[in-house]
Amino acid sequence: MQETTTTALDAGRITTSGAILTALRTRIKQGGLTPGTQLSENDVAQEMGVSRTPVREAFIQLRQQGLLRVLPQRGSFVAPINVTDIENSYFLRETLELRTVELAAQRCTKADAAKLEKIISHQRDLIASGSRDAFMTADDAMHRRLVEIGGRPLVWQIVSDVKLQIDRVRYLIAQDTASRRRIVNDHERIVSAVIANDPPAAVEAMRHHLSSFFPNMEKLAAEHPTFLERPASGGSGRKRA
Amino acid sequence: MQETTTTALDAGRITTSGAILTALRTRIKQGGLTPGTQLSENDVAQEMGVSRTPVREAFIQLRQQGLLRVLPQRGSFVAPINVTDIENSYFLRETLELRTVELAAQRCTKADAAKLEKIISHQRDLIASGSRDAFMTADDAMHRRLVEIGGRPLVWQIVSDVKLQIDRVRYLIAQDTASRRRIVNDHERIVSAVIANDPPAAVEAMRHHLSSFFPNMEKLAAEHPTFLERPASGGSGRKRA
DNA sequence: GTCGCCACACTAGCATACAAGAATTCTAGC
DNA sequence: GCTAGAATTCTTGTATGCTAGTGTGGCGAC
Repeated sequence: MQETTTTALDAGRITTSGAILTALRTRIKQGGLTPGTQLSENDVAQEMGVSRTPVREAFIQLRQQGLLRVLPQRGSFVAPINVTDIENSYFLRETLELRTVELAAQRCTKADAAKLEKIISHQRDLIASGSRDAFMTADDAMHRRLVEIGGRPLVWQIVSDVKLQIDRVRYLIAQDTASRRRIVNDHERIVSAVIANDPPAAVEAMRHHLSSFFPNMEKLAAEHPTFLERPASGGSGRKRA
Repeated sequence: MQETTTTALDAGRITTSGAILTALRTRIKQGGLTPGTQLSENDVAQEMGVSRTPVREAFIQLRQQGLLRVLPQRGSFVAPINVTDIENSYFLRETLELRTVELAAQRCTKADAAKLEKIISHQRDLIASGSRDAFMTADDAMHRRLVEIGGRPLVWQIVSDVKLQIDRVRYLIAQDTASRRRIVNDHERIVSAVIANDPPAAVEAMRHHLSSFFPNMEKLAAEHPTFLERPASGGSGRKRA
């Protein structure tokens, strides 16, 4: 996955805290660190061979991104997957991507079409052989390119942030070849509509594609019920705290 | 303005760094700290009577919110108002609010209608007498309520984040009574459509209302050209770094 | 007068030390 | 054996010192 967000913030300079942030965020996103896991500033600092300071600074940013819950004088824990947050993220992503794919279908040129078909082709190659990470990276590349063709490259940054929680779900559930094939088929349908400059069809294809996420939530609830946090469980009900 | 985001992140506990973050963010948003102003960790720490540590932690979060640019070994500066970022923020806000107001128009009940009219009434009172901050808070309350009626209360959090840069523009330009009256008129039109359960009219009224932001950018360019950062000025072209 | 170099003052990044609070564990008393 | 309480050991929050890098001002050579 592209982790350009952090490096961009660091203005080209590689800092210890930035490296730790990227490492931890990747591990949380990809499920290496499961929801509820305690992360002590001291422990991480020792593991990484650095002092608490950069670790702490990474924790602050993880907290702000909704991936970590820091309870003062008690501990820091990998945030559970909040069902309400997921619904929220889904709504945001759907709203933004439906509009950008509509724009993409209006603006798509022949050169854009070639790029899209290249990504599709690459993704088809990965159905059977690719690693989970490779396949998801290609998936992201597809969506990102569509947003760019829609003329809103910076919107992808927001979609990425919002997608964080959604991606956690995607990484935690088992992914078989059939579901990969379904994803690529969805993409093909979207791309066809975009290339044909048919906005309504593109929007509908994207809507259908995105909605296929919900079965994932059910799978997750079945496979790892403890990773979920259901509404009305936390007192505050606030997002990412 | 509601600054609940931070307090929610702090899980109910008031920390020095959280207080500094809120204070600085408010000052930047409201224009007390103008774009380009240098903010030294040492200076702020001395002013606030604390050590560098909590100041530094606040800086990290301000950087992540796109309000501060931290250049290692050089200094930290209040972020300029990037024109590309503004366009991006506007697109996001418009996309999200148009959809939520459409939902609001479908779901609005009599009780909701009463709340909306109360806010409108309050805002009308503030046209002549209210302070800038009071008026803008009422403005926000209006939009926030519409998002809530749309059934997506958490979306307001994202809109708030995105709105940060937009709000900076609004605070920096002069605001006369006429423009306030125009805003309230816009709100009345939106609310009428929402109460009448007329989604298309609500969407159109909201679109018109939001688009009235653009003259503000021209005003800002005329009044404070140095606060702006135009595209192709920064080498990286990355957002908030 | 102008150009180049060097010292200095400043920056933020990181390491370390201390403080305050929460949870656990062990112990003393019953 | 059980319970209450105190000591201990965790946790994160804050303060301070040090390091490396950057920009600038002044000084000297030309």
